[in-house]
Amino acid sequence: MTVRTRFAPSPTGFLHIGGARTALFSWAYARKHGGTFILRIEDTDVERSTPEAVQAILDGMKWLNLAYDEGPFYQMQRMYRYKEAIQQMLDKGLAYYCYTSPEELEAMREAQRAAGLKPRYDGRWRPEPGKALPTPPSGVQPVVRFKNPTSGTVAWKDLVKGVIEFANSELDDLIIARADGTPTYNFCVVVDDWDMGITHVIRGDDHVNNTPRQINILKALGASVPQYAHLSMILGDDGTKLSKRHGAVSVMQYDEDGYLPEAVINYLARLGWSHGDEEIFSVEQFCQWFDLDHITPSAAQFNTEKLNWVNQHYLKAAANARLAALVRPRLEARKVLVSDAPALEHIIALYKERVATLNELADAAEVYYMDLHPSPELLQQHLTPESIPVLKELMERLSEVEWAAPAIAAAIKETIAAHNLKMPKLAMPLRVMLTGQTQTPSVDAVVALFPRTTVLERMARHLK
RNA sequence: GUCCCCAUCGUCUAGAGGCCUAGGACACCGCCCUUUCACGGCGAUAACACGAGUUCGAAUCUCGUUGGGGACGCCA
Repeated sequence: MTVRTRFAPSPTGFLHIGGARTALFSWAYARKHGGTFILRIEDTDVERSTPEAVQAILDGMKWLNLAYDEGPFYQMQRMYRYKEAIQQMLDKGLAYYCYTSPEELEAMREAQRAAGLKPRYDGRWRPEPGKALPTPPSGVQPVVRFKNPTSGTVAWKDLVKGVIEFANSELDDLIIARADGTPTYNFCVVVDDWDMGITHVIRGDDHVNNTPRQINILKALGASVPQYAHLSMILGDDGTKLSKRHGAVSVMQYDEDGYLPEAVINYLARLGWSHGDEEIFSVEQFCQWFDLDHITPSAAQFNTEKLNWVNQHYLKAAANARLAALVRPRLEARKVLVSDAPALEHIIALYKERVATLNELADAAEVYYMDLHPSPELLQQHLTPESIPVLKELMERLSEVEWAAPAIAAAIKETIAAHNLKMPKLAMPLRVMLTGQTQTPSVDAVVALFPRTTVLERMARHLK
């Protein structure tokens, strides 16, 4: 049997980190088994679904390089199919009309809650042999409810959590079609998973409670039941639940924050899944290793520190030209004019091992192109009466030395030797004058990065 | 409240009854490297929630307790 997995987001917001991981695992499972990965947009909530959100999800998946083999399928375009299936269920007595109003339902739940019971529909419109049903009120459009089995249990072997069992007595008759005739989530999912031949449903933990209902409908429909794998949720950096108000951000925010997609993928892969002690691996390697057996059933806390470390790793491994192409727009967004002297690629080559994100790389590169004004405090601290004459002498040497790091290093060493000074006495003021910073790569490399004229110009400014 | 799920270092995790004196990674701390800061190298601190049981033997199996989470919509 060919593996067919799906990612089925509802387009009510951006693709967040939890959704991205669900998509990643579904995708990887299909890749691993030479199967098919399907994207399905669950847009039946007309109120909250937006085309912008669809686009945001597509963008997020594209950025992460999670390509789908089939789809995107839109549930709104499959209405005819759901309605047909609902009619069939009605015809076969697997579902029935219910005329209870939303207000009555609310009152019912309220009373049940007050009595310490689980809120649920009481089955008043459920037809049973020998049972007298109330007379349908006139002018009320009924909803359609699924006739859930009243006894026995529903169980499945969850591929992540093991056997999960629910008593049918815990389940009420859920609404599968609203009063306006549109089908509801649990029904659409079932019909789609069936029609699309989904073999493995890999989805978030929050759907565990829907699973027994879906299995019951699947069975009523005579469909085969797929395998289920429920992924635990991802908690925020502070250990609390991610929500719109707290910490839930679009995966595209990680792009904006300067993370590489392969770093996010690698990090996400390790969040709740493991392959022995492996920490850093390519997406190809991940697809070969991926399995459902090594997914942790417990929730995982997101850790930005570790993401930073992973990102730094991929930054170091990335080609300078690629990084330059990613950093350039970031500088342009800051209104920094990127010139050829120094070349952005050369700056990146020097700095990429020292930063965790592309934005930090932009921070580092920025000072090479800006009109620099080092802080007076730093200048005062490092441009001492002792160092100024020596720096002036260095300027002279620099004006004629061969413009390459080794020769520049030699010139600096000769200068300090001639005055019997320690390296930092010269290196620190140089750093400040050239970059406005005290923490830079080795000073000869920094000097060599600039054109000679810029170095002399930036030094002259403070050595009048 | 009811049902369902979860529980190993601060964090992500390894662990399928003896390989565990519990391993790796991030973070933290220390040392080395060094021209500052990083990178890199080396090292240290640090965990099986608790209580019973099964067993010759339990981090691993069972039950309970506690704690955390999820669900209980004409949302998905």
